[in-house]
Amino acid sequence: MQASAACEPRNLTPDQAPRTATVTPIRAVSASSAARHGTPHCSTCSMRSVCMPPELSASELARLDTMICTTRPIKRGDTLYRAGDTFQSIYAVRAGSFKTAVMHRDGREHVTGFQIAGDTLGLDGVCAGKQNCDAIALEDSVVCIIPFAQLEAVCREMKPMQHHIYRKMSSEIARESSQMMLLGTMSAEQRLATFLLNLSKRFKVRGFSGSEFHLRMTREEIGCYLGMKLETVSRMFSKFHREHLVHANGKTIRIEDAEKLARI
Amino acid sequence: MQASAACEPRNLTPDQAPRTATVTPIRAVSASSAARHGTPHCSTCSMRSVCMPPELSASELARLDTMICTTRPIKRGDTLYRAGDTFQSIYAVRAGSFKTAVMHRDGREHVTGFQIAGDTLGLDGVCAGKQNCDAIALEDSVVCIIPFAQLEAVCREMKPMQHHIYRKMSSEIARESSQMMLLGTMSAEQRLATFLLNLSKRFKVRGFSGSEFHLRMTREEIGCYLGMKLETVSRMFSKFHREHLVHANGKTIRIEDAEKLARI
DNA sequence: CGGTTGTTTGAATCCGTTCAATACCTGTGG
DNA sequence: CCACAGGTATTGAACGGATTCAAACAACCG
Repeated sequence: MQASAACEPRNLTPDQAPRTATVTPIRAVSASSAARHGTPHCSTCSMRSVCMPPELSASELARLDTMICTTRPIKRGDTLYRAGDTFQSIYAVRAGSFKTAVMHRDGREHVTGFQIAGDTLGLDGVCAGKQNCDAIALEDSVVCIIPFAQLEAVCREMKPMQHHIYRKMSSEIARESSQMMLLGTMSAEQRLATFLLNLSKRFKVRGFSGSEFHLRMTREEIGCYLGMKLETVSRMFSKFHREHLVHANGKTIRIEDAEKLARI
Repeated sequence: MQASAACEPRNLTPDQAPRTATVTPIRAVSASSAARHGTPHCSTCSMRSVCMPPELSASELARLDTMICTTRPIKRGDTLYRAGDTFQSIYAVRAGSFKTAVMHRDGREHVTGFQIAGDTLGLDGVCAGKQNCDAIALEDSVVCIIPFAQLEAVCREMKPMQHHIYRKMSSEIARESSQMMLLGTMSAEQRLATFLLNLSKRFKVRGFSGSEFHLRMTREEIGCYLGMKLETVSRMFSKFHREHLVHANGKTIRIEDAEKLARI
């Protein structure tokens, strides 16, 4: 699996070297057979409340439906895009989940975020005109493709949409600030607790259970995200288990005492 | 000095408790005596190339001059805004420098960034409608006040300006991603090296010397930013000194061997 | 079913922190 | 102008949390 050995220096074995080989080319998307996957409609999407501003009129929603005309399925372990790819579109996760990761020159990887249904991907690519990180599917997933130039045009006309994009980007900045604080000031125990509570909250907002859920990522990926080794992640899970805070059976998580977890 | 004891649990002594007391209220800015400070003009500003998109016509610049009609001086140690303040404007640093810091509920502070002339402050406040962090002047400074609602209106009309703001926000997201990687994967030595090289680059872009400059922040603030203790920062400076990589005399820094520093 | 990948746990090690002592600036007031 | 104070910086020694190395186990998949 190409996404393995996260956080460790990657040996670019011959079959991995030609990066584009295993990646569906994003520029061919509108015409490719993989691209059209049903006909997506913002107006009827279950993630609309998470993904779009609430103040849109029916006619404005119809306008969006014409812009977001393609979705794209991504298989588990495949990349949606890679750092360095030409930036053209942002993506909304319609189903499934992703991780985004930046790579250090020494080959070590750092996971910058996990995205689940309703989240946005690729906003960090606007500045340089090319993608800033790798986006990799944690399970079989589907994204909506939103061509950024078209989105900009829409935003010049639809004030709520304009504001919504500013808010999305701003909240990504704020989220990363919190994550920087986590990485800069918290103990391993606090980091994992914060991570689990954050996931819980996001699942809840999306209508899933906040107390019991399934992790799509490995211990290693969690560690990469939280700035610690996979063994430490595992130890902390065991610790939470002993203290009856979290029941973790492999990737199935049940939060037993959210209050105590938050007070760590 | 109110900005002291960064990163340590702050004792909210009585004179600090009424937060607004020492802060110039931002809502009174347009009318206050402190606000008008000469008449700022983007068209003649030395930071324009850093601060504004390059493609603007003369008439478009004139338009901006009417929007950014106030500047505000901030004394060293004073706050430009605090977390929780109502968000109305973003700010461009015209002269001087700032730090932004988020606070954990246990009172520990984490520095999320240092901003020098040409940098933007406050973009993370859009999402919640209130400021997400504290912004504190590291020296006597001046900012341009940019009312965000007006900026949004301008962006709906001026395509280059619209794209510029998206780029600014996007690059802040990308910057924070790098910082997360730094905090998550690098040793103390690598962190400080990266920090110094980054500062050097930014000074250079702005026309200052990239090899010799003056730090405006304390060792403690650097430590808070890089996720380490001030003693460790000091030790790393000493180490670099011994290895003839950086000559640090208090806050005066001379980078002796940028290549080796980058290879750490 | 075997092989691969992912997880758990233990023991030894190490990097950065903590605690402490000292020295160095920088601005203020006598 | 100098002395003094408070914040800032440096350095050493002991400590501790997280990593590293290692081994065994569980889960998954072709």
